[in-house]
Amino acid sequence: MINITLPDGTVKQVEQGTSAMDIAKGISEGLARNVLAAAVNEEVIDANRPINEDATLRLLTWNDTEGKSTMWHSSAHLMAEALEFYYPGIKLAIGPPVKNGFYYDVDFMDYTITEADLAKVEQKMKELAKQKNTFDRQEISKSKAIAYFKEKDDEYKLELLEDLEDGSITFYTQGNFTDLCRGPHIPHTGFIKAVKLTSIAGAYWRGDENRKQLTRIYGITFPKNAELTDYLEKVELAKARDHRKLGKELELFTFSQRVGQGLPLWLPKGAALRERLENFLKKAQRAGGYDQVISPHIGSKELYVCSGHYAKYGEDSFQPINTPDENEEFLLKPMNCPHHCEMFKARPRSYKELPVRFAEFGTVYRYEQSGELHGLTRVRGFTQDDAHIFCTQEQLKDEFKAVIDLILYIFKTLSFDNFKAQISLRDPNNPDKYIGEDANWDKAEQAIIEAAGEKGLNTVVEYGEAAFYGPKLDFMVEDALGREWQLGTVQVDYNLPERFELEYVGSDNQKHRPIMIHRAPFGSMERFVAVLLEHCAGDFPLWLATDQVAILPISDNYNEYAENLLQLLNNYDIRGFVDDRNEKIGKKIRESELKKIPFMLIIGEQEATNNKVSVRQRGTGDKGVMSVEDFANLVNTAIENELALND
RNA sequence: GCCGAUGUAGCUCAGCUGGCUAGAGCAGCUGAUUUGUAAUCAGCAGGUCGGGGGUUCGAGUCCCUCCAUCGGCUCCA
Repeated sequence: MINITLPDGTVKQVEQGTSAMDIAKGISEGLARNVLAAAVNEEVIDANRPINEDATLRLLTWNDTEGKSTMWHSSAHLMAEALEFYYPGIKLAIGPPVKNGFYYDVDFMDYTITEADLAKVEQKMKELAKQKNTFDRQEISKSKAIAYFKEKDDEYKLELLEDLEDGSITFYTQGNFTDLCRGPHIPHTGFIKAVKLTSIAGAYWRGDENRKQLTRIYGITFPKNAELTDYLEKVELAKARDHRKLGKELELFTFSQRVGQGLPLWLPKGAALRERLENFLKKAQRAGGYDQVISPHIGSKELYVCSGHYAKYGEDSFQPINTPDENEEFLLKPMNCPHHCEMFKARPRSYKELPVRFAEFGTVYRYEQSGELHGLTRVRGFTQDDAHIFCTQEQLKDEFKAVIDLILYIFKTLSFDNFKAQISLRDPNNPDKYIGEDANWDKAEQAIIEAAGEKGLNTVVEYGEAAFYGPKLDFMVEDALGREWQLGTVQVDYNLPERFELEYVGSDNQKHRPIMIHRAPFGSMERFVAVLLEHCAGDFPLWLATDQVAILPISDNYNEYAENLLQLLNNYDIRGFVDDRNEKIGKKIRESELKKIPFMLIIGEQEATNNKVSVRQRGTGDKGVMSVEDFANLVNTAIENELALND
C-alpha cells in the first residue's frame, strides 16, 4: 500500500500501481469525468499511469493551467492525425501547447494549404475526437524510435531524437497516429468537444531563420462548445481595444504610405496627450535630480563606430547620409547614449557632481524589418524618454533603485498592475554576441539582481535577452491580445564609459571611470501610448483626457452662456469645448460618450437662469445640477487623486 | 526579410460564378428644425475599386508584379 496526499491534506491509502484516474473515480465519478491529467509530486503525468510510491497528488482539470495545456498538447496530436488523413506523407516537426491553444509545425512538402482548408481539418478533428481514442504511452528504445521515423522519412523527428537519451524516449499513440512525445496527454480524445483552427503562419525549424521554414497551424480547443463561443467573443472584444483602431477613432495618430511605413504621424490630440505624459515625467525627473538635455537627430558615423553600435548594427540600419563634401557620413540617430557620453565629456568632471543625470525625449530611427512593424508598438521612428546616469560604483545600486521607484510610480499612476519585471542576462552559450569584459558583465548583472531584490520586485530571469553591451531590467506589459511588450527598461553599462573614455576626478585626485545607467520608464512614447490606450480602452484618466468636459447647449440660445462657462473652466485649468452644433441634445451626448469625454455639461434654460451646470459623467450618467465652482472642484479633486502618490 | 491573408468613398461595409453610367449607412456640405441626458428631417457632393502590367469583345471580379496593412516566424541598440 502507498500513501497519496491530496491538496486538502487528506491521505488516501491505495494499492501500489493505482492510477490518479482510479483515485479520482474513488472520490466521485463526476470528478473522474473531468480529470485531464495528474500532478504527482508536482510532476504532470498521464492520469492513467500507475503511481508506485508515496506521493502528493493534484487531479488536474480544465480549471488548472496544467490541465489546459495537457488538453492542448493532446489537441496538437489530434490535429496532426487529421492533417495526415488529408495530406499523407507530410513531415511533422513539433506541436506544443501555448498560452492560448496549441500549434503544430509541419513540412507540407508539395502540398499547399490555405486558411480555407482549415474547416475540413477541424471537422476531421471533431470526428476523430468523438471516437474517444485513448492516448497510449509506450516506452521505446532509441534505435527503434529512429527506425520508426526513418521509415516515415521524417528528418525533423530524427533530429529531435539525436538530442534524446536512450531509455527516456516515449511514443504516444491515439487512433491512427503515433508521435514522439514526452507527454503527458489526456485520457482520450473525447474530452475535446470544440475545435477552432485559428491561423496559418510560417515558422523556421528550430527558430532559425537560416533553416527551412515550416508551416505552423495554430488552434485552440475546449471541453465545451460554449467555452469556444465565449473565447471567440472575448477575442472580438479585445480587438475593440486595439490601439490602432482607437488611435484612428480618437484621432490620436495616423500613418501614411507616402510618408513611409513605421513612421507615425501624431495628430493634434495625440500630440497633446504625449505632451501631458512628457510633462508628467519631466516633473518627476526634476524631483529626481535629472537635467534635461537636447541632442540632434543625426550624428557622425564616427560617433557610432566609437560606441560600437556601427559594428553591431551598421549594415542593418538606415544607411549613412552623405554630404556634398566627400568623406562625410552621418547616421540617423539610433540611440541617444553616445551623444550623452559626449556631453559628459564636455568638461572635466568631479566626483562631487556625480551622479550626473542627463534626460532627453530623444527621437531615434531604427530600420526595423518590414514584417516587424506593428501599429505604434514597433515603428521606425520613435521617441525614447531616455536618460543616462553617470555615477560611481558605490552609487550604482542606489541609483538603480531610484530608477525602479520612478518606473513603479509611473506604472502605479496609470494603474499598470499586470506588469512583468524581467531581468535579462547574457546567453551563456553565446558569448560572442556581447561586447565588454566578463568581469564587468558579472558586476553589472549582480547589481541588477540585487537592486531588484531589495526593491522587492517579483522578477523572472531570461538568459540571452540582454542587450549586446549590458544586462537589463525590463518591465513588460501585455496588450489587448495578450502580446507582451517591453516598456520601461533599466540597463547597467560598463562598456560605453570605456569606449568613450569617460572620466571623473575622485577625492583621491585620481581619474576614475564612471558607470553608466541607461533608463527609459516609458520605453518609448509610441509604445507607451499604444499600451496605455489598450489598457484603458481609450477611457483615459481625467488628467490625460484630451477634452475633460464637453459643454452641450440644448439649443443655440444657450451658446453664449456655454462659451462663458468654458472660459470659467479654463481658468480652473479644465480642458473642454462647446458643442454648439445645431443638433439635438441626445445626439451631442451620444457623440461625447463615443469620444470618451469624461464629463458632459448639459446647458439649457434652467442652468442659464440659475447660473448652474447639469453634470453627466461618461459611462455612469446624470450626476445632478451644481455650481460651476463645485464642478471645477469635483474635477480637480479627482485629478489630484489620480496623481497622488499613495504609498 | 520569410509564410499566410487582406486592400472598394474620410470611416464601416455590400457588389453572385467577369457583363449596362460601382451601391448603402455614418462622417462632410446646403437647407429646414430651436431641441432636456446615447442618433431630427430633406437635398447635395464624394470612388482612376492600393499602384503598375497582362488575359479578354469586356476586369472591382481572373493572372503577374510592386506597395501597404493584418496574423505569425525571425529580429528588436
